[in-house]
Amino acid sequence: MCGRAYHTYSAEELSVAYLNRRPLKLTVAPNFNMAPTQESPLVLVREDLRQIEPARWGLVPGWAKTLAEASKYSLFNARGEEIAEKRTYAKAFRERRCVVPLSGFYEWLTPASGPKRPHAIARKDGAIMSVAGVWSSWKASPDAEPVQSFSIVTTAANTFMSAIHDRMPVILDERDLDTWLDPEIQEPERILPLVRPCPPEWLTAHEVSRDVNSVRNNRPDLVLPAGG
DNA sequence: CCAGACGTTGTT
DNA sequence: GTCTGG
DNA sequence: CCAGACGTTGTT
DNA sequence: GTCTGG
Repeated sequence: MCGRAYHTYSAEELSVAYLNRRPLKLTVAPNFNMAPTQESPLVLVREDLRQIEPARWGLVPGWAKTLAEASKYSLFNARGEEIAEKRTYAKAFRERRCVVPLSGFYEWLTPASGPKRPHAIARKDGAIMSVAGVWSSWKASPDAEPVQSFSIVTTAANTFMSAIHDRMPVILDERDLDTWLDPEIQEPERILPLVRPCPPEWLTAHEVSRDVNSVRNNRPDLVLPAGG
């Protein structure tokens, strides 16, 4: 479902969207073809304050001994239907929720015959898409540098997305961000209701070039309508 | 009790 | 670390 | 998610 | 076919 994405926003746009214009402590370069293992800005709350920090796409759980071990388990997506029960995600879902700010994501339509056709999906209003995630901080050894990582929460496709694919990321309403990000809110009955498909009218989509298939390609035109 | 898994998607 | 399976 | 590798020995 | 890497 959600294994490729892009972001073209500036640091200032992120600051306005999430930090009430506080400056970011990281530089933001556009990524027109972001894949698992790559870094993305992440919004999370530390000591009652929202922060934006870089993190690796693909959760590295505490029990992993190596990055390679973690990458065997496709932890770049977490099924929302089961996230509260799965041993790899349950604790992060209670205590370490985050928002992945995206300009949009890619989804491949699989025709009855012929090659898969990639589409870019974005918010119709042009706003930064607040995708629900869970994060982790992992160390290879006690004195190693911590690796921050995240997984994107997925759900069933809404009526808009189902024309392309049967799954989609959880896209949060701005009004739900504080609840989602608050690490002190841990009751499933308060956070599980946010894990649902967004209204279909929020979204727009267009087919893009199959050049996006290869992560070696990373150009501004990848996000544009195919052939345009 | 210990050992071993721990995940998703898509396709058949 | 925690759950599942035997 | 898709693309690309998938291995060993011996020599530089 | 299956795993690894981006």
